[in-house]
Amino acid sequence: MTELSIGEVAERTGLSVHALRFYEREELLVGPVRRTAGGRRRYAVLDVRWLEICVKLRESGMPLADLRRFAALVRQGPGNEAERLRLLDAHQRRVDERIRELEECRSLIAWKAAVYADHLARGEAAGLWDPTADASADSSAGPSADSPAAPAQSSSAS
Amino acid sequence: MTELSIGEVAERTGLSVHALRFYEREELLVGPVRRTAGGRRRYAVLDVRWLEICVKLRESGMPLADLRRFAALVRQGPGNEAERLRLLDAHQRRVDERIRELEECRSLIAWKAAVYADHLARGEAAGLWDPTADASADSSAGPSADSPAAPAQSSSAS
DNA sequence: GTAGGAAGTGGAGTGCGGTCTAGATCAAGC
DNA sequence: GCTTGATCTAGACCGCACTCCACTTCCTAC
Repeated sequence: MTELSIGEVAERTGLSVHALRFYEREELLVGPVRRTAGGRRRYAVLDVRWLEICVKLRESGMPLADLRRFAALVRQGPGNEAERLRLLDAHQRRVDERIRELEECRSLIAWKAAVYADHLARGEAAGLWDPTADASADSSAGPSADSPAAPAQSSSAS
Repeated sequence: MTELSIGEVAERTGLSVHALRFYEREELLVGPVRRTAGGRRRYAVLDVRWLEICVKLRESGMPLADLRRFAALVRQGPGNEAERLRLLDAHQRRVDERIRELEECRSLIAWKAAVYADHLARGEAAGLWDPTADASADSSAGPSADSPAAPAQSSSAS
C-alpha cells in the first residue's frame, strides 16, 4: 500500500488533518489528491514529499501566497524553472537576513543575561542583596542592567 | 531638550506611533510616560533605551505576554534578578533553537535552488529547453527537482 | 445491522500583534 | 485669529494561518 490516509500524512508531516484540508483548499498542492470510492483522500508518496518541502518553506517564514505561487509553477510543469529559482532565491535571501537578525538579537540577549548573572553572583557572594537598599533610586535609571551602555554595535558580546 | 515626542520616538525605535501607544496600554513600558500640560507624551532617554530592548526581544519572537512579564519585573525594582535571568535564558534558548531550525530550512532551500540552477545551466547550454518535450511525463513525478532524493538528513548540503 | 472512529463538508471562530478611524485637542507659525 | 499638522482617546478592524464546529458519511469490527 503506497497511498496514505489523511491521518497518516498528518502524522508523517506534522501538519494537522485540518491543515492538510486547508492546504488543499488553498491550492498549495501540486496536483489533485486521489480519492477512494467513498470520497476519502489518498495521498501518494510524492504528495508527502511535496508537503515536507512545504513544511520547511513555511517553517522558514514563506507566506502561503508565495507557496501557492510556487505550487502553481510546479503544477504547470517544466519550462518555468527560472521563475521557480527566482522565488527560491528571494526566499533564501529573506531567510539569511532573518538568521542575521536573530543572531544580532541573540547577542543582545546573551549580554543582558550575562549582566544579570554577574549581578546575582556578586549579590550572593556578598551575602545576599538587600532589596530595600537602593529602592529609592529610580529603579529604571542609573547604570543598571536595564539601562545598558549596550554591547558595542559591531561586537558580538556573548 | 532630553525628552522626546511620540513621533520622535517612533522614528528612533522603528515602532509606529500607534504601536507606541499600544505598548503603553499593554503595560509593556517600565514606567509611566510623562505628559505635557496639554497631555502629550514626553519620553525620556531611558524609555527609548527600554523600547530598543523591547524591539529586539520582539524581533526575536518574544511574545508580548513575556515582554509584559519582564517589564513588570523591571518596574518592580531590584530583588527579582533571578527571575529576569530565567526569563531571558529561556528566551535565548528559543532563539537558538529558531536559528538552528532556520539554518536547516536554509540548507534545503539552497539545495533545491542549486538543482534548479543546474537544470537551467544545462538546459541553456544545450540550446534551450523544449517545454513540450516531456510534457506528457507526470510533471510532478520522476527524479526531478520537485521530488527530491533530498539532501542527506544530517549533511548540510549547501 | 449496528456501534464507533476516522474522515467528509462549509463556514465561523481564534490568537496574535498590531493598525486604523473618528472626532477632538494642542501647539507653532503667519 | 487662523491654519496646519502632530497628538490625543476609545474602540473597531485587519491579515495571517490555521482551528474548530456541526453536522453527515464512510468503513471496520463485532
